[in-house]
Amino acid sequence: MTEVPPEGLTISAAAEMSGLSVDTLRYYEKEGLTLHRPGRSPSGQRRYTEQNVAWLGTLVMLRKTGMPIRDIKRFVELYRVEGSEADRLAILQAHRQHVLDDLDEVQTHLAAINRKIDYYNTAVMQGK
Amino acid sequence: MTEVPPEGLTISAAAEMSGLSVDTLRYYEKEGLTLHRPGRSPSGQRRYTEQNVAWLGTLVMLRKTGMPIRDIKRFVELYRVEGSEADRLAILQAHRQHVLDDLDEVQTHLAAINRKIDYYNTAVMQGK
DNA sequence: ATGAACCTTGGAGCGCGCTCCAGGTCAAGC
DNA sequence: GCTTGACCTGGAGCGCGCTCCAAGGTTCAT
Repeated sequence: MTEVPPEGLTISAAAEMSGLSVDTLRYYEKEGLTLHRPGRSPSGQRRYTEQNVAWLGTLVMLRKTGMPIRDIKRFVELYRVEGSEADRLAILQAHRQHVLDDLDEVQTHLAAINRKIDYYNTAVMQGK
Repeated sequence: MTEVPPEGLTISAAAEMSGLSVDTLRYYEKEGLTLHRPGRSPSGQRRYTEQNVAWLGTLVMLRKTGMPIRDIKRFVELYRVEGSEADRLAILQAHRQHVLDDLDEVQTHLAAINRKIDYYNTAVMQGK
């Protein structure tokens, strides 16, 4: 599906695939959010493997659902601790609940938006 | 339902009712997000009417669904323009679409979170 | 009448998540 | 050989949305 050559992708290619910016990729790495740091070409440029890019997808998933950088960092660090699977699972489950609560709140407010739109449509716009 | 005495609520009471902080209330007012500025007591303290508090609810609705302060300001300003109902409606409808797109994206990522949780549950945690 | 609680203003400060910049290296193409 | 362009690093800067602070006024309970 995704085609990552064996020598790896440049940072700009990885950025494009992940939907993040080049600067954000370097920033995430600096913050310790990478599961494995990408390798380097002989001249020192980053080379992203399929695995590297896959993890970027995880980062996008967590960020887009509102997990702060700080919390993602803690999550990643658990991957370096042996036998921490239960802890990682707990974090994911807690985050899942967080997302569900968030969705619920937004949907409630969305209903209010819909009511306001209806109000404009029926009570205000009939004279048009 | 809500009980606002005729002389109005203090800022701390309005804060509690709206779920916003006292500082945020003053900040919103400074930024021009209020539909009507709250009145003042003889000594200069803000007094929030039922109408004032109701508008705070609208502000919360828009903020919690991700509308930036800047956009809310534009929306409020339309209330001061006569015959701008169609424009206000358009803004609400555009925002509604924005919220729907957002919800969609979050739900997609939520599905990925669920898959990751399932992975931990089935493939990793069975030994415990 | 003393002190606590609450309010006022203007403005500074802050946490977050990037985003941008300067100055430099390197590889490829003309 | 030279230019172009993508990459590197460390660090500064920024937009957002509050949040807090200082200095002062008022109100109220004991």
